Amino acid sequence: MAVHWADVYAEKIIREKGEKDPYVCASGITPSGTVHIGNFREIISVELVVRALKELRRNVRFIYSWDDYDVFRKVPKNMEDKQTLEQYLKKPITLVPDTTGRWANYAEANEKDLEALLHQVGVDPVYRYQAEKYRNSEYAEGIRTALKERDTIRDILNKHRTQPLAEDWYPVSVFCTSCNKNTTRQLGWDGNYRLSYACDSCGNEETVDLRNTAAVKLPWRVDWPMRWEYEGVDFEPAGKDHHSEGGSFDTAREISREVYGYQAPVTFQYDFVRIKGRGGKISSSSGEVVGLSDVLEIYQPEIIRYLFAGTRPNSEFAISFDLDVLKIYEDYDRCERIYFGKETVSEKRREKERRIYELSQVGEVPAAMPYQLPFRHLCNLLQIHDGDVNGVLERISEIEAQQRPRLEQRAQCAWNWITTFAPESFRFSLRSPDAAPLELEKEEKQAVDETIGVLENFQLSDDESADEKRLGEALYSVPESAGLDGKSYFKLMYRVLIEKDRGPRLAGFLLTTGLERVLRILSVYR
RNA sequence: GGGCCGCUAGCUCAGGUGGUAGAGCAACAGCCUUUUAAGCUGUGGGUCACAGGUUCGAACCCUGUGCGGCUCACCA
Repeated sequence: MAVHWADVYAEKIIREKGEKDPYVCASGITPSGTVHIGNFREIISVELVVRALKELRRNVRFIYSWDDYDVFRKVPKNMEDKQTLEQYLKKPITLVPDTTGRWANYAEANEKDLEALLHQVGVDPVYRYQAEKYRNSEYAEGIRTALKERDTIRDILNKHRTQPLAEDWYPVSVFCTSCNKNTTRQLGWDGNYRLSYACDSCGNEETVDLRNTAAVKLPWRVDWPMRWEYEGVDFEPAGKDHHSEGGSFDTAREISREVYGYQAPVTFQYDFVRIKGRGGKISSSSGEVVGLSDVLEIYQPEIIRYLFAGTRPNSEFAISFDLDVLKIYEDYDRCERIYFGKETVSEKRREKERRIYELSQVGEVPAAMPYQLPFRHLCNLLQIHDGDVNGVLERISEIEAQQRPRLEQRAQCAWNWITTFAPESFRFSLRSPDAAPLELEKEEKQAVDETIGVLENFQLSDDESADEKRLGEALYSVPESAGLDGKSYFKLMYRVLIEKDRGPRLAGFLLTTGLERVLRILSVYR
C-alpha cells in the first residue's frame, strides 16, 4: 500500500478515471501579481502526483495554465511605478506594461520570473497562456455552450450567492475592443456565435463573433469547468479558498457535469503556507511578498521540494527563515542517510523517508550518497573565510567534482542565511591582524601570550579529531598558569578572536581557522 | 450562517488500515580534577481539549461540546 500521499492520489486517479493515455494533470494561477510561495504549493503538489503516476508507468500530460487574460483589478503594493500601472486598471493584464522594463507586459513579467525558477526545482510543465487561447478564439465553442446553458449556470451559481444574478445576466465578461476595459454590458446574443455589448467607459457599442474575437472571456467559475472539458483534465488540486462548500470548485464541479457533460477531475485541498522568521528583514525589492526566489536564497532546491513533499497537503506549515533553517537542513541530511542505509530506523519510518527523499530530488536519485557538509559547520567555515564559497570548498579534499555544484548551492544558501536572517548570536567575524589590540588585564595578556606559545609548538598530524583533542588538552593548562579561571579564559579567547563572549568550540575553531592565521591575529598582544 | 482544519511533553510538531505515545528544541545530568555550548552521551517530562458511544482494546472510528484558526457566501 502506498505510503506517500502523492502515490495515494496517483492510485486514486487511476481508479476513478480508469485507464487513460495520457492522464492530464493541471495546475494554474493568475499572474496578476508576484507569484508567492503559497501559489507554489499548488504546482509542486501536482508535480509530485505527476511523478507518482509516471512511476506507475502511465503517460502524463502536465499542464500549467496562466490565467493571463485576467482583469487588472488593483495595483499590488510591491510594484514599481504604481502611477503608470493605475492607468491600466480594468484591462487584461497582458495589456499592462511591465514597469520594470524587462518583459513585454505585466503578466509576462510575473510568468517568466517564475517559470525560470520552477525549472530549477524540477518542475517542467507545458505552459498554457489563457490570453493567447482566448484571443485566438480557441474557446469559442465552450463560450457558446455556456451562453446556451446560461439559465442552468445562473441557477447553479445562485444556489450559493447572497445576491442572485440578474435575469439578463450572461455568463461572459467582455473587454471592449475600443478601450480594452471590461466595463461592458451585454445587450444581446443571437443564440449562436454573435454577441452584442455596450461599453460604459467609452460608449462603444458593437456585435462580435465568438469565432474571431478576442473580446469575450468566461468568468472564473465558468472558465474553470470549461477548460476541464477542453483539456480533459483528470487531476487538479486547489487551495482552501476554492474548496469550501459553495466555493468555486463546488460550482465548477456542477457546471462541468450539467453544462459540459464532463466529470470533474480528482482533486484535493491544500492549505496555505506561512512564513516564519523574516521579522524586520523583509526584502525591499519584493515588498511583503515572499516568492520562490526568496526561498531559493536560503534553501537548496531539493530541500524546498523536501519541505512540500514531507508535509501533507491539507495541513498548514511554515517556511522558516530563522534558526529552524538549521533543523530543516539537518532533517534533510538525515533523510538522505536513511535513504542510503547509513542510519537505521524502523522499517516503517524508513519506507516513508525513502519515498520523501526520492520525491525531493530535482533529477535522478544519486547513485551513491553525496558528501554531506552540515549546514551548521558550513556557517562556521564561511564566517571564518568571510563568505568565500570557493575558498571554503577547496579546502575540503573529500569533495568530488560532480558534487561540487550542489555544495556550492548549499554554501551560497548558508552565506545568504548568515548575512540576512541568522540571529546575532550566531554571527561572528575574525578580527583583522591589523586591528588595534584590545585592552587586556595583566593575567589576560599572559594567557594570550602562553596560548601563542602553545600554538607555535603544536605539531599537526593527519588525524584531525586527534589534533583537536590534543590541542584542547594543551589549552587547558593555559588559564591555570596564567591565573585565570577556565571560564574567563575562553571568554577572553573569543574576545580577542571575534570580539564576542562565546563562539564555536575553541580547539576545533582554532584548527579550522588555521593556526597561522590565529597567530597573526594574536601577534598584536606580543 | 455554511464548510474545512487543528487541539498530543514547557515550545514546535510526528503519530497509513484501532494494540496501550514519539522526535527536535528547551530543561537537567555527565563528557580524561579547571571547559565557552553552536559538540557528544544520557535523564526526566504527557488524563493525547472535554463528555459520551462502538470495541477485548481508542490519540486514532462514531456522536456531541468547548476553544483556536482558516475559508465561502464580491472577484478570481
